[in-house]
Amino acid sequence: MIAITLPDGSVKNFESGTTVMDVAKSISEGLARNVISASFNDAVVETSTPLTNDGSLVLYTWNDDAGKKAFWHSSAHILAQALEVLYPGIKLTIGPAIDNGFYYDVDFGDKTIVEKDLKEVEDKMIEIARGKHEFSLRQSSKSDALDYYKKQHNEYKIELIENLEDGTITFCDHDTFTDLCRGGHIPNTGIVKAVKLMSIAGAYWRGDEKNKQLTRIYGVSFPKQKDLTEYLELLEEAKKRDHRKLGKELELFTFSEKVGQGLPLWLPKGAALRERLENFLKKAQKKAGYEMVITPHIGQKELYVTSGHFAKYGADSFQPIKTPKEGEEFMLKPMNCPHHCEIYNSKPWSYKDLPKRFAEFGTVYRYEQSGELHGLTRVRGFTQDDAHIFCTPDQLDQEFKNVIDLVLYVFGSLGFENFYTQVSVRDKNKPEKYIGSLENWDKAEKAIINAAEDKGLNYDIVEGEAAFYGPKLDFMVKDALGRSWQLGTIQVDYNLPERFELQYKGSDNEMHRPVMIHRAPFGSMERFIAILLEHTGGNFPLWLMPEQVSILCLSEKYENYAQKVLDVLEIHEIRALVDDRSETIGKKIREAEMNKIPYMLIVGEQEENDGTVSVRKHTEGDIGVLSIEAFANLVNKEIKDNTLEFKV
RNA sequence: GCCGAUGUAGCUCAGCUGGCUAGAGCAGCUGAUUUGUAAUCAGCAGGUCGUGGGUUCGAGUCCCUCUAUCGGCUCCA
Repeated sequence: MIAITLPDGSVKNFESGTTVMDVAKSISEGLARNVISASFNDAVVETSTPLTNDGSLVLYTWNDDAGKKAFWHSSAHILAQALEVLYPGIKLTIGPAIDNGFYYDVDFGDKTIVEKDLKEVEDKMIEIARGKHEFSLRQSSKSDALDYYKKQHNEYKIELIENLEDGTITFCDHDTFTDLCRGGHIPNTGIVKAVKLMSIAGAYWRGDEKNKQLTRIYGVSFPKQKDLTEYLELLEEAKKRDHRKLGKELELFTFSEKVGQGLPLWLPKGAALRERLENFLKKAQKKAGYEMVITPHIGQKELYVTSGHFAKYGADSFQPIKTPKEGEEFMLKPMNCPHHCEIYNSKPWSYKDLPKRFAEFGTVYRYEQSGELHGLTRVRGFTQDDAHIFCTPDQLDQEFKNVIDLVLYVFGSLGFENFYTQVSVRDKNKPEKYIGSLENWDKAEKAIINAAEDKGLNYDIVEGEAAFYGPKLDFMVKDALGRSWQLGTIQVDYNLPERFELQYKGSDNEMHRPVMIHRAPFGSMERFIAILLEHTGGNFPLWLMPEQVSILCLSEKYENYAQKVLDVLEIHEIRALVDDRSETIGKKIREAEMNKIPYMLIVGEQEENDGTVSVRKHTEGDIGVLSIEAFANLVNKEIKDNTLEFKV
């Protein structure tokens, strides 16, 4: 007999060799019907796995992430089988579950598969699924496994097997199909009722650009047709929040083929929005002891040779600008730090002067690969809300924590709650990617982790994500489609101070190197506004709205009164405009609603006589009649109530 | 940069297997209407169908180049 502990803490005894599914059945018929995956002693097992020793068992259904993962991973097996049937001779590589579905990477050899072919593959998958074939895991020796794939000339699987320990190698069989696999499947193919293959993409073998590019097929599957329909509707909804669509509709920004790829043009409303965001941050920064500086958009090539950026990125940057003078070369600035280092170097400093905090909304230019450009989130010209803090090693900890507070204040003020933080450290296996001494890297990474820990941030440490000169603390936010973007960033840097020979005189009357913190709470104005658009769907906080109020005249007879209302609102610093077109009130309301104007004021005979306005709130409708003053107070109270105070 | 897809009026989209002067709605302009909480009516104007080449008696439609955009991969100072 073996003792199985269930998640509720209860312990049940079973015959040794009882399968996971048998345990489920002993609990309830309903559970047995719905269980699709399980873990035993924290390791993923099949529902058909016989249990032979004591341990704790967790059963998963479609409603668990682990259940979905097994479901989608199993769907990848079905996809692979369908592809093998339809395209004999292809080489399979890997097919994992991802957050929203699954993919399979395949080497199609000389064949190319295009989107039109996917329907046929989907149909084949459904046909296979309907066969209700059981998934079963089978042990294999390393040599048998290698032989199997050598016969198929599948160099990818051979490479995978070569990296596995003999004795740990398993295959998963279902129907006529078999695949190298460590396990985690649903009981049978029949549970998969709905399949949608989403797209085809190229993906490099093992994620390395130098390797062969495979064909990746993305798909998603569900236990009910209805779930698929809902999922596709959800995607449609998400598209409505796409910042590129909203940016166009709300007239915030645009692009021009003539100006160039990845170079956004800010329209008046977008520029005004951006200015308000900048002023918001400037105010907080002033409180936090920052000083604004201004530096040019170009710098001599030598500046970037000194910083190390030229060696690292020079070949992939906008190329140096030549001048009439022989041998003179300038570069568009790809970052502000070298300029700020030279500001620091403009005079000698004492330890009593530090920390110095130089801030600048600095526009930089990076020649991003054409395939990387993406609306406002990845562009070639953008403005960082940059600052560099030069401090003594003793001050580093406190300064870093202060910056975390500032970033949290910025995120809080704009309603970003669903962000996560990432400590981006170096990949220790690729030292060639980084500059600076190991000692300094260790110090910097420790400083960041300590600060994150002290501030109680929920962080992940991600290797290989550091900048080449130092580790970072990144504040990550997801867009409408669930893709993660780095917004705020804080970086510790011991390297640029070396390279620019920054120094200060210590209390010991000796010269010392300051430490540098790079930081940008928004990250870039472009990306921040993009993500803010996707989060709010264009319904920004009231204080940020380009137009807060639209005054709608019932007819032209009330234009004078509308103008008077406008004047009063202006005195209260409320941004409003008058819609005095010869249109029906219904149409004016409709357009104001579509333009996401937070408040609409309807003015007609009654309002003019009483000195009031009839207030309609965006998406909520009529909220009644108020005096002009009362309405102005309402707006300003709403703004005040939703404004956080920045405490230093 | 690589893989796949898309590009028709300011915007959203029709235009079947190549065939008369390329269509619609909204926006715009002109006029009428003077309106009470999500579209008043009528008329007018607007496109060398992303670019360049090719196939064809004939190309928005088929083929190639380039360009931009979209979904991924890689990259992201």
